Amino acid sequence: MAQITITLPDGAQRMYEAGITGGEVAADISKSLGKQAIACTLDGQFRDLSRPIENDAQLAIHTIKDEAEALELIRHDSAHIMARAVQEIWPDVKVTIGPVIANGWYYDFDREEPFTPEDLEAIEKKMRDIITLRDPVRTETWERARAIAHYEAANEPFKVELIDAIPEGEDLRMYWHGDWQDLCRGPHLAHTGQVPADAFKLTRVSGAYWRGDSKNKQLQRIYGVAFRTRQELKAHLLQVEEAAKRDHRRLAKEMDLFHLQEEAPGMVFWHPNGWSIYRGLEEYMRRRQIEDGYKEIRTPQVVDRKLWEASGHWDKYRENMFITEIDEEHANEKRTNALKPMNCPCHVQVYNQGLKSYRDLPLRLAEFGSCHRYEASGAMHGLMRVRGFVQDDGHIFCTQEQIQEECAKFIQLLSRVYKDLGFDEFKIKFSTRPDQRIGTDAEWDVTEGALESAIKSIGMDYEVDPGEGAFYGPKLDFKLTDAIGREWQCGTFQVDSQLPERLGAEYVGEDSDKHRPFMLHRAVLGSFERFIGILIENYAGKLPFWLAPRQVVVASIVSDADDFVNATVEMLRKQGIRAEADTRNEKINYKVREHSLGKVPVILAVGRQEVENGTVSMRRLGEKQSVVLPREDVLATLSNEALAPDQVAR
RNA sequence: GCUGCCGUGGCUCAGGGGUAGAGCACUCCAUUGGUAAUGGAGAGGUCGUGAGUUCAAAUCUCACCGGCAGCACCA
Repeated sequence: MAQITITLPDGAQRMYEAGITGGEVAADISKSLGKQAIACTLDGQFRDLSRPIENDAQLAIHTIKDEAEALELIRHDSAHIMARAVQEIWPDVKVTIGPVIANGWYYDFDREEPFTPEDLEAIEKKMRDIITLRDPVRTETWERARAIAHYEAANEPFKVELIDAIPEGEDLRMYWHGDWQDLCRGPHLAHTGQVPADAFKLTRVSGAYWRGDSKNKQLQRIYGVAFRTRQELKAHLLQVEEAAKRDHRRLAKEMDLFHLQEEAPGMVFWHPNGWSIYRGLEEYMRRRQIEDGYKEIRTPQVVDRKLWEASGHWDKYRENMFITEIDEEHANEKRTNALKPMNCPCHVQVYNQGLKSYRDLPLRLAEFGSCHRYEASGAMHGLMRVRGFVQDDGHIFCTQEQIQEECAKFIQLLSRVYKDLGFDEFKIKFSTRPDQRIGTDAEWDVTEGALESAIKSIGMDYEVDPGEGAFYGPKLDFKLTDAIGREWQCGTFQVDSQLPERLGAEYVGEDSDKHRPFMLHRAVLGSFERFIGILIENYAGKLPFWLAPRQVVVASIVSDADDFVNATVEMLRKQGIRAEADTRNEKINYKVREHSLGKVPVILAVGRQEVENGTVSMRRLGEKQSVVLPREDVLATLSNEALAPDQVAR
């Protein structure tokens, strides 16, 4: 037998006979390491402990203390153990795939009857039984033909399909624990007992299409979460609960912001409080854009199909459009209209009025345009995905040479806005020419080059997403990160030469010939509805003072203070602060609790002492302490705080 | 759109073939209380819509509408 040298991470070298396994090396190093070892990394490759080592190599043994590796394996093995549990309980259920995902895993099954919550409990129990067995995991490499024959005999059609999709020449690896077998890339734990029996939980079951394609059969997907310890699992479940508390749909009820009802699915009924946030945001955006040279316009919502045919929407986007027909009794001719799903064709109409000169470019048209899209019923989600929404839309008509500067200007605007709204971090995705595209390669070189050098000139990192651009041009997408680490794609910047062409936009150049302008589609927030949803969840309802719908409640402690309270509210309102009086016959505890739950940033309590001294007792949301201050001082402080970020003197 | 679950007073939810329940909110009365729920009384629902089964349907069946989770979609 040949001798090989194994080098450990600390540099120590050990000699073994070729063919020794990682597990054996671990056991040789120490008895306890042998027990604790879960997998190894051999020359940079993450592997099973049970696989033999044939040559000199660098070897690192992993235990449950190596968080990343341990979680990966625990979740992966949990998926397999769950699949085995399911097949032990229901032998005729077909298995498919079961990858590791954030916090856990899922596994897709083909079974006629749906899994019930009781089934999930039974599966969890069976999984614990399998863990208790401490079955060793073993693995073999199989010939393709043998694997196919095996799965055909076992009547597992999905596995056969998976093997067919694996490129020729790649090893097929089989894994077993107990009698249960699965095709898998691996690696896996040393035995099933290494999955902590008290740190996983099956969370839900749902439908999922085979290979993610809605034309395929729908399978049943069971999701689970798994960690190294029970504490970690509990912490995770707690965090999920905390995230649920931020749910904007729930907060909207508590704060009385808006509602949705079935007569208008996906269309928002804004209440005074919610509309106040909306207006605050819109007015802020308006000021920011005017500052940046945009001209605001307003275009129709109901537009004849002719325009949509010309723009290409009738062909490519019709199934997402609300179509209307005018009642013939009231119209001389029958016309088919559509509610606009986008503003761009209308903006070209505005551009096209009157002859444009190169001196007019860049022309920046902005519209808080109300759009309607017929979203699939299952796609709607509170404010995040609606059928009627308003975009902070804008289209910049410009020459090729101006693209770069406009892009840089836009990114500056966007980062300023995100920062003002509390999002310091965002990512840029640069999507390049797709296979299905129009325009020449030379044109794409120009637009892609302009976009890329614009980002570079700003010095920001970005990720290239090859082939993901729009059919008419490359684009940038902007993803912000919220307070709990979630990413939301909001802003977009797209270069388009197609629509100006189709809708006949032109300008007279220096050479006095007519030219086609480029059109840049851009949005910072995306839609007001969605962005407000994001804001609410980001701040957990505790919006910054300038956006808070009810900024101040002045509450009386005794009814003798009511006049003073009302006078104070009047003064606040005169300064443009959204203030309300609470002179109800309730105790101050009750009022403080109610307005705290309602996320009012400032409560001013007034009792006898305050009336006598001309002071108010100010309590800020989230603070336990209150401070007694002269009323004038509070008025001055608050009116300063009420300024939007762009109005604050620097 | 697909799969599963859900739809009971303003809100959160219990109940379940035979006069509809709770807590909170609301109204009234008492209470003037110092920073996260004062006490008492009262009012409020044809149980998502439609059809079917039944002597009898909020309850069972079917269809539809809407919501929730996930999938698909989101140029």
